[in-house]
Amino acid sequence: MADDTKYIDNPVDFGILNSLVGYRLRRAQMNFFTNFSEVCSDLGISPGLFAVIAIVDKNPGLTQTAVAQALGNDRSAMVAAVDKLEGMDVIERRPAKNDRRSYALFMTKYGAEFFQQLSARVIEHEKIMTARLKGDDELKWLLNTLDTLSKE
Amino acid sequence: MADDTKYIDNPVDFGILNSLVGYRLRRAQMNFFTNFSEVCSDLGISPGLFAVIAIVDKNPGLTQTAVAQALGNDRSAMVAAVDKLEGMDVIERRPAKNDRRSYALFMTKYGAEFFQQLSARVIEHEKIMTARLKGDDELKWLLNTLDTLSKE
DNA sequence: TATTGTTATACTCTATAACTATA
DNA sequence: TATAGTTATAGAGTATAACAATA
Repeated sequence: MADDTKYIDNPVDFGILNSLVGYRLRRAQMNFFTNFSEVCSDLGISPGLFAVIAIVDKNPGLTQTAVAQALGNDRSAMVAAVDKLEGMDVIERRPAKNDRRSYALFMTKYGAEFFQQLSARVIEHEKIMTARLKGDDELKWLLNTLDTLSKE
Repeated sequence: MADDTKYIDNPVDFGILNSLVGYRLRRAQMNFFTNFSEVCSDLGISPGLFAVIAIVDKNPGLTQTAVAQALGNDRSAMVAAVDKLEGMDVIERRPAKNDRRSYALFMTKYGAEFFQQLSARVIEHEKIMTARLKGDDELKWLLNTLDTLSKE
Protein backbone atom coordinates (compact mmCIF):
# COMPACT_ATOMS: atom_id res chain seq x y z
CA MET A 1 0.00 0.00 0.00
CA ALA A 2 2.24 2.81 -1.22
CA ASP A 3 0.74 6.11 -0.10
CA ASP A 4 2.58 9.39 -0.47
CA THR A 5 0.33 11.23 1.88
CA LYS A 6 1.18 9.11 4.91
CA TYR A 7 4.99 9.19 4.99
CA ILE A 8 4.95 5.78 6.59
CA ASP A 9 8.67 5.38 6.30
CA ASN A 10 9.50 9.01 7.03
CA PRO A 11 9.77 10.03 10.64
CA VAL A 12 7.40 12.78 11.73
CA ASP A 13 9.11 16.11 12.35
CA PHE A 14 8.02 17.43 15.72
CA GLY A 15 9.42 20.87 14.97
CA ILE A 16 9.07 23.35 17.79
CA LEU A 17 7.56 20.71 20.06
CA ASN A 18 11.03 19.19 20.46
CA SER A 19 12.28 22.33 22.15
CA LEU A 20 9.30 22.89 24.46
CA VAL A 21 9.64 21.76 28.05
CA GLY A 22 5.86 21.90 28.37
CA TYR A 23 5.36 19.33 25.62
CA ARG A 24 8.13 17.07 26.89
CA LEU A 25 6.67 17.21 30.38
CA ARG A 26 3.29 16.17 28.99
CA ARG A 27 4.69 13.13 27.17
CA ALA A 28 6.82 12.02 30.11
CA GLN A 29 3.98 12.42 32.56
CA MET A 30 1.62 10.52 30.27
CA ASN A 31 4.11 7.66 30.23
CA PHE A 32 4.44 7.61 34.00
CA PHE A 33 0.71 7.90 34.50
CA THR A 34 -0.08 4.99 32.20
CA ASN A 35 2.48 2.73 33.83
CA PHE A 36 1.36 3.71 37.33
CA SER A 37 -2.21 2.81 36.46
CA GLU A 38 -1.18 -0.59 35.10
CA VAL A 39 0.77 -1.28 38.28
CA CYS A 40 -1.82 -0.08 40.78
CA SER A 41 -5.26 -0.29 39.15
CA ASP A 42 -5.96 -3.72 40.64
CA LEU A 43 -5.73 -2.04 44.05
CA GLY A 44 -8.15 0.67 42.94
CA ILE A 45 -5.50 3.38 43.37
CA SER A 46 -4.91 6.17 40.88
CA PRO A 47 -1.98 8.61 41.06
CA GLY A 48 -4.30 11.19 42.58
CA LEU A 49 -5.56 8.87 45.30
CA PHE A 50 -2.00 7.79 46.07
CA ALA A 51 -1.03 11.41 46.65
CA VAL A 52 -3.91 11.88 49.10
CA ILE A 53 -2.89 8.80 51.08
CA ALA A 54 0.75 9.88 51.15
CA ILE A 55 -0.17 13.29 52.57
CA VAL A 56 -2.52 11.87 55.23
CA ASP A 57 0.04 9.24 56.22
CA LYS A 58 2.72 11.86 56.86
CA ASN A 59 0.38 14.52 58.24
CA PRO A 60 -2.31 12.87 60.37
CA GLY A 61 -5.11 15.17 61.40
CA LEU A 62 -5.10 17.45 58.38
CA THR A 63 -8.50 18.64 57.18
CA GLN A 64 -9.78 17.82 53.70
CA THR A 65 -9.26 21.40 52.62
CA ALA A 66 -5.66 21.40 53.86
CA VAL A 67 -4.91 18.25 51.88
CA ALA A 68 -6.52 19.74 48.79
CA GLN A 69 -4.44 22.91 49.11
CA ALA A 70 -1.24 20.91 49.55
CA LEU A 71 -1.94 18.96 46.36
CA GLY A 72 -3.15 21.98 44.41
CA ASN A 73 -6.68 20.64 43.97
CA ASP A 74 -10.07 22.11 44.72
CA ARG A 75 -11.61 20.98 48.01
CA SER A 76 -14.74 19.78 46.21
CA ALA A 77 -12.63 17.12 44.52
CA MET A 78 -11.63 15.74 47.92
CA VAL A 79 -15.12 14.51 48.76
CA ALA A 80 -15.20 11.64 46.29
CA ALA A 81 -11.55 10.80 46.98
CA VAL A 82 -12.03 10.59 50.75
CA ASP A 83 -15.34 8.77 50.28
CA LYS A 84 -13.57 6.11 48.24
CA LEU A 85 -10.57 5.77 50.56
CA GLU A 86 -12.86 5.60 53.58
CA GLY A 87 -14.93 2.96 51.79
CA MET A 88 -11.72 1.00 51.27
CA ASP A 89 -10.98 1.34 55.00
CA VAL A 90 -7.69 3.07 54.21
CA ILE A 91 -8.30 6.44 55.85
CA GLU A 92 -11.03 7.73 58.15
CA ARG A 93 -12.73 11.01 58.94
CA ARG A 94 -12.82 12.06 62.58
CA PRO A 95 -14.58 15.15 63.91
CA ALA A 96 -12.04 17.96 64.28
CA LYS A 97 -11.42 18.95 67.89
CA ASN A 98 -11.92 22.67 67.70
CA ASP A 99 -14.06 23.12 64.62
CA ARG A 100 -17.28 21.22 64.19
CA ARG A 101 -17.42 22.14 60.50
CA SER A 102 -14.39 20.08 59.54
CA TYR A 103 -13.06 16.56 59.64
CA ALA A 104 -9.56 15.50 60.52
CA LEU A 105 -8.16 12.72 58.34
CA PHE A 106 -6.25 9.74 59.73
CA MET A 107 -4.94 6.44 58.46
CA THR A 108 -6.73 3.34 59.67
CA LYS A 109 -4.67 0.46 61.03
CA TYR A 110 -5.28 -1.42 57.80
CA GLY A 111 -4.57 1.73 55.80
CA ALA A 112 -1.09 2.03 57.27
CA GLU A 113 -0.22 -1.50 56.14
CA PHE A 114 -1.91 -0.95 52.81
CA PHE A 115 0.11 2.18 52.23
CA GLN A 116 3.36 0.38 52.99
CA GLN A 117 2.66 -2.33 50.42
CA LEU A 118 1.38 0.24 47.95
CA SER A 119 4.49 2.36 48.41
CA ALA A 120 6.69 -0.63 47.70
CA ARG A 121 4.90 -1.11 44.40
CA VAL A 122 5.15 2.55 43.51
CA ILE A 123 8.87 2.64 44.35
CA GLU A 124 9.40 -0.41 42.16
CA HIS A 125 7.47 1.27 39.36
CA GLU A 126 9.62 4.40 39.75
CA LYS A 127 12.81 2.37 39.66
CA ILE A 128 11.82 0.82 36.35
CA MET A 129 10.71 4.13 34.87
CA THR A 130 13.88 5.97 35.92
CA ALA A 131 16.28 3.17 35.07
CA ARG A 132 17.51 5.14 32.06
CA LEU A 133 18.83 7.95 34.24
CA LYS A 134 22.56 7.94 34.88
CA GLY A 135 22.86 7.29 38.57
CA ASP A 136 21.52 8.91 41.68
CA ASP A 137 22.98 12.33 40.97
CA GLU A 138 20.97 12.68 37.79
CA LEU A 139 17.81 11.57 39.58
CA LYS A 140 18.30 14.14 42.33
CA TRP A 141 19.04 16.82 39.79
CA LEU A 142 15.85 15.97 37.91
CA LEU A 143 13.72 16.03 41.06
CA ASN A 144 15.14 19.41 42.07
CA THR A 145 14.68 20.82 38.58
CA LEU A 146 11.07 19.65 38.35
CA ASP A 147 10.39 21.11 41.78
CA THR A 148 11.77 24.43 40.63
CA LEU A 149 9.55 24.34 37.56
CA SER A 150 6.46 23.59 39.66
CA LYS A 151 6.45 26.79 41.67
CA GLU A 152 4.48 29.98 41.21
CA MET B 1 -8.55 31.02 65.06
CA ALA B 2 -6.15 28.62 66.77
CA ASP B 3 -6.79 25.14 65.42
CA ASP B 4 -4.51 22.22 66.13
CA THR B 5 -5.98 20.04 63.42
CA LYS B 6 -5.01 22.33 60.58
CA TYR B 7 -1.29 22.98 61.19
CA ILE B 8 -1.63 26.33 59.50
CA ASP B 9 1.90 27.37 60.37
CA ASN B 10 3.45 23.96 59.90
CA PRO B 11 4.56 23.03 56.41
CA VAL B 12 2.94 19.91 55.00
CA ASP B 13 5.30 16.94 54.77
CA PHE B 14 5.06 15.48 51.27
CA GLY B 15 6.90 12.33 52.33
CA ILE B 16 7.46 9.86 49.53
CA LEU B 17 5.94 12.21 46.97
CA ASN B 18 9.10 14.33 47.15
CA SER B 19 11.15 11.47 45.77
CA LEU B 20 8.75 10.41 42.99
CA VAL B 21 9.53 11.63 39.49
CA GLY B 22 5.93 10.85 38.52
CA TYR B 23 4.53 13.24 41.10
CA ARG B 24 7.04 15.97 40.30
CA LEU B 25 6.25 15.62 36.60
CA ARG B 26 2.57 16.06 37.37
CA ARG B 27 3.08 19.24 39.35
CA ALA B 28 5.48 20.76 36.84
CA GLN B 29 3.21 19.93 33.93
CA MET B 30 0.19 21.34 35.75
CA ASN B 31 2.12 24.58 36.18
CA PHE B 32 3.09 24.75 32.51
CA PHE B 33 -0.39 23.82 31.38
CA THR B 34 -2.07 26.52 33.47
CA ASN B 35 0.30 29.22 32.28
CA PHE B 36 -0.01 28.11 28.66
CA SER B 37 -3.79 28.35 28.89
CA GLU B 38 -3.60 31.86 30.35
CA VAL B 39 -1.29 32.94 27.56
CA CYS B 40 -3.17 31.36 24.65
CA SER B 41 -6.82 30.91 25.68
CA ASP B 42 -7.84 34.21 24.04
CA LEU B 43 -6.74 32.66 20.75
CA GLY B 44 -8.81 29.55 21.45
CA ILE B 45 -5.71 27.35 21.51
CA SER B 46 -5.06 24.66 24.12
CA PRO B 47 -1.77 22.79 24.47
CA GLY B 48 -3.30 19.85 22.60
CA LEU B 49 -4.45 21.97 19.68
CA PHE B 50 -1.05 23.67 19.50
CA ALA B 51 0.61 20.28 19.18
CA VAL B 52 -1.68 19.36 16.26
CA ILE B 53 -0.89 22.61 14.45
CA ALA B 54 2.84 22.19 15.03
CA ILE B 55 2.80 18.70 13.51
CA VAL B 56 0.73 19.73 10.47
CA ASP B 57 2.93 22.79 9.89
CA LYS B 58 6.09 20.70 9.77
CA ASN B 59 4.54 17.68 8.03
CA PRO B 60 2.01 18.90 5.47
CA GLY B 61 -0.14 16.16 4.00
CA LEU B 62 -0.25 13.84 6.99
CA THR B 63 -3.55 12.06 7.59
CA GLN B 64 -5.54 12.56 10.78
CA THR B 65 -4.58 9.10 11.98
CA ALA B 66 -0.89 9.78 11.37
CA VAL B 67 -1.04 12.97 13.43
CA ALA B 68 -2.88 11.16 16.21
CA GLN B 69 -0.25 8.42 16.28
CA ALA B 70 2.57 10.94 16.38
CA LEU B 71 1.00 12.67 19.38
CA GLY B 72 0.02 9.45 21.13
CA ASN B 73 -3.70 10.14 20.92
CA ASP B 74 -6.61 8.10 19.61
CA ARG B 75 -7.71 9.01 16.09
CA SER B 76 -11.28 9.61 17.31
CA ALA B 77 -10.00 12.57 19.30
CA MET B 78 -8.68 14.15 16.12
CA VAL B 79 -12.14 14.77 14.67
CA ALA B 80 -13.15 17.54 17.07
CA ALA B 81 -9.63 19.01 17.01
CA VAL B 82 -9.48 19.23 13.22
CA ASP B 83 -13.10 20.43 13.08
CA LYS B 84 -12.20 23.30 15.37
CA LEU B 85 -8.95 24.21 13.60
CA GLU B 86 -10.69 24.04 10.22
CA GLY B 87 -13.46 26.25 11.61
CA MET B 88 -10.77 28.74 12.64
CA ASP B 89 -9.35 28.59 9.10
CA VAL B 90 -6.00 27.46 10.47
CA ILE B 91 -5.72 24.07 8.79
CA GLU B 92 -7.72 22.36 6.06
CA ARG B 93 -8.68 18.86 5.03
CA ARG B 94 -7.93 17.87 1.45
CA PRO B 95 -8.86 14.53 -0.11
CA ALA B 96 -5.83 12.22 0.02
CA LYS B 97 -4.42 11.43 -3.40
CA ASN B 98 -4.24 7.67 -3.25
CA ASP B 99 -6.78 6.80 -0.58
CA ARG B 100 -10.33 8.06 -0.75
CA ARG B 101 -10.94 7.08 2.86
CA SER B 102 -8.57 9.64 4.30
CA TYR B 103 -7.90 13.34 4.37
CA ALA B 104 -4.53 15.03 4.09
CA LEU B 105 -4.06 17.97 6.44
CA PHE B 106 -2.49 21.25 5.37
CA MET B 107 -2.01 24.71 6.80
CA THR B 108 -4.07 27.48 5.25
CA LYS B 109 -2.35 30.69 4.23
CA TYR B 110 -3.85 32.39 7.27
CA GLY B 111 -2.94 29.38 9.42
CA ALA B 112 0.74 29.70 8.57
CA GLU B 113 0.76 33.31 9.80
CA PHE B 114 -1.35 32.42 12.79
CA PHE B 115 1.07 29.68 13.76
CA GLN B 116 4.03 32.03 13.54
CA GLN B 117 2.45 34.52 15.92
CA LEU B 118 1.22 31.73 18.16
CA SER B 119 4.69 30.20 18.28
CA ALA B 120 6.18 33.52 19.31
CA ARG B 121 3.80 33.62 22.24
CA VAL B 122 4.53 30.03 23.21
CA ILE B 123 8.28 30.61 23.04
CA GLU B 124 7.90 33.67 25.25
CA HIS B 125 5.84 31.61 27.68
CA GLU B 126 8.53 28.92 27.70
CA LYS B 127 11.27 31.47 28.32
CA ILE B 128 9.47 32.77 31.38
CA MET B 129 8.71 29.28 32.68
CA THR B 130 12.28 28.04 32.23
CA ALA B 131 13.99 31.21 33.45
CA ARG B 132 15.01 29.43 36.64
CA LEU B 133 17.15 26.92 34.75
CA LYS B 134 20.87 27.57 34.76
CA GLY B 135 21.71 28.33 31.18
CA ASP B 136 21.20 26.55 27.90
CA ASP B 137 23.07 23.40 28.90
CA GLU B 138 20.64 22.67 31.69
CA LEU B 139 17.69 23.25 29.37
CA LYS B 140 19.08 20.86 26.78
CA TRP B 141 19.82 18.29 29.44
CA LEU B 142 16.28 18.56 30.75
CA LEU B 143 14.75 18.18 27.28
CA ASN B 144 16.87 15.11 26.59
CA THR B 145 16.07 13.58 29.95
CA LEU B 146 12.32 14.12 29.55
CA ASP B 147 12.49 12.61 26.08
CA THR B 148 14.21 9.56 27.51
CA LEU B 149 11.51 9.21 30.15
CA SER B 150 8.75 9.45 27.54
CA LYS B 151 9.64 6.34 25.62
CA GLU B 152 8.16 2.84 25.80
C1' DT C 1 -10.36 -8.70 6.09
C1' DA C 2 -8.33 -4.37 7.44
C1' DT C 3 -8.25 0.63 7.74
C1' DT C 4 -10.05 5.83 7.71
C1' DG C 5 -12.93 9.02 9.42
C1' DT C 6 -16.82 9.41 12.08
C1' DT C 7 -20.36 9.09 15.81
C1' DA C 8 -22.02 7.81 20.14
C1' DT C 9 -20.80 6.93 24.48
C1' DA C 10 -18.61 6.82 28.83
C1' DC C 11 -15.29 7.68 32.19
C1' DT C 12 -11.95 10.54 34.58
C1' DC C 13 -10.36 14.82 36.10
C1' DT C 14 -11.20 19.34 37.23
C1' DA C 15 -13.42 23.61 38.39
C1' DT C 16 -17.58 26.60 39.71
C1' DA C 17 -21.52 27.85 42.15
C1' DA C 18 -24.68 27.30 45.65
C1' DC C 19 -26.29 25.16 49.88
C1' DT C 20 -25.81 23.93 55.26
C1' DA C 21 -23.74 24.17 59.37
C1' DT C 22 -20.80 26.11 61.77
C1' DA C 23 -17.16 29.94 63.04
C1' DT D 1 -19.15 37.88 57.25
C1' DA D 2 -16.30 34.00 56.33
C1' DT D 3 -15.10 29.05 56.13
C1' DA D 4 -15.61 23.48 55.81
C1' DG D 5 -17.81 20.01 53.70
C1' DT D 6 -21.07 18.83 50.39
C1' DT D 7 -23.83 18.58 46.10
C1' DA D 8 -24.94 19.45 41.46
C1' DT D 9 -23.17 20.54 37.36
C1' DA D 10 -20.40 21.41 33.45
C1' DG D 11 -16.26 21.45 30.79
C1' DA D 12 -12.12 19.38 29.17
C1' DG D 13 -9.57 15.25 27.88
C1' DT D 14 -9.42 10.59 26.73
C1' DA D 15 -10.70 5.95 25.38
C1' DT D 16 -13.86 2.18 23.34
C1' DA D 17 -17.05 0.28 20.20
C1' DA D 18 -19.48 0.29 16.13
C1' DC D 19 -20.67 1.98 11.49
C1' DA D 20 -20.07 3.33 6.30
C1' DA D 21 -16.88 3.91 2.75
C1' DT D 22 -12.91 2.31 0.90
C1' DA D 23 -8.60 -0.48 0.64
